[in-house]
Amino acid sequence: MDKNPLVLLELVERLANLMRSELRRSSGDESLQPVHVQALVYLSRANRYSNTPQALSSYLGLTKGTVSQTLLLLDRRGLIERYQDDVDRRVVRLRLSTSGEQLLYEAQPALAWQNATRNISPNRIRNATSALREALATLLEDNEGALFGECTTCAHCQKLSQRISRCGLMGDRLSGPETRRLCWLFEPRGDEE
Amino acid sequence: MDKNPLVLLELVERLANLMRSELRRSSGDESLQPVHVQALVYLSRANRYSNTPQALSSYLGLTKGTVSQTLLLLDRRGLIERYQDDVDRRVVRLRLSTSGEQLLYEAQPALAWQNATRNISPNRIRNATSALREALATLLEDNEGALFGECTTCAHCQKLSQRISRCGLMGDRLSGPETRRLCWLFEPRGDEE
DNA sequence: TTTTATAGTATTGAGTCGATACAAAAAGTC
DNA sequence: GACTTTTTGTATCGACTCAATACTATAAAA
Repeated sequence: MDKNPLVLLELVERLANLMRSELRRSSGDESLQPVHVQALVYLSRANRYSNTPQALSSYLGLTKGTVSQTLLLLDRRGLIERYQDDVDRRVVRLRLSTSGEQLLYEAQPALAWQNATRNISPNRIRNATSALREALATLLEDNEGALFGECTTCAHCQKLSQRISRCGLMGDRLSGPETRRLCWLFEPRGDEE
Repeated sequence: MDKNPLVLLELVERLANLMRSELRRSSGDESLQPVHVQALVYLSRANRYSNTPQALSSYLGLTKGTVSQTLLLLDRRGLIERYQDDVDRRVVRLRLSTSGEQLLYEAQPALAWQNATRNISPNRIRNATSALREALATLLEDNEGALFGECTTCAHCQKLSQRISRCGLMGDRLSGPETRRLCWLFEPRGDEE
């Protein structure tokens, strides 16, 4: 049995543990839990199909009940807004409030990571990213979880013009910025861009 | 600002979150928390200098109080044994009990990961490992945390013969198997083996 | 000897998290 | 259209995490 993958797992777990301690520190006065900050970060990046409790549950790997609690707390503190979907009225849509955005901006939850990776060449970062992405994809395949990704590398995305794209799965037109947000319907393209 | 490091962070966090769900599932009947399994895995790998509550706290990035609670629980369930150090009687030494080892053997907490990485070439694994290790080292430098590592790549380790080594920092002789355990006194060597 | 530092434990309180049960809306079935 | 079933989310509960604080015991320093 090859032990190298285990070493990699160990690193992933340790880094995640340490970054969670960082998150705890960075949220400072607000005394948010790490998972709260992770939820805020996710919401700051989610596109229109993915700004729901369900997608967030899938992203965080937590049950919907747990996530519901998290969202209740974030709502009470005025960091997010919840509103009903017009079409499917079971669905709740989520977005960061102004103070939620402000908090993320001030807390800079990834600052320590930025520093920690400053001396690693872009090329090595890319290689590591690609390896981990593959691990994640396989892990989710076995688990029927969503991969999440940007439209820019999604199989469903059709480029209509320089600024406008279209999601082939949902049929909506998407602006440039929207194509750089996270989507849980993401399907990796065969060809690398 | 380069966004690639952030993508890597996202992957690390997601993988860790998912593996934590896996841990929850794998511990099965024992209904252990992910942290408990992580502690057991650590203890199964720690060397003689690192089998203490303090080293475990440092490894997990938790406070000593928190870790103390974890150890209490593991002790109550008979998964670990605690005993006093002969020389410094403040120090508590930890080791897995037989049922602790059994549990790890049966739960196979890394099985999902092994599967997820089965199609990634050893070379890419190594590259990713090296990049993440560097990130971890830098992160810990800023934080004065311990890096942890095996004697086989430690600057303090002196090879006396084919089977016997010696820790230059502590002065003890170490057997072959012992040099492949985790140590929190680890100092990376300048030269890569 | 006295002081200070270190290793660990005990307790408390806010919060996580899954499990279960529930409500409401949508979708499928006859 | 009336019915079941599925999907989306919430409410409640209990075991547990985790940090903070205060504490004990031992060791090291002054």
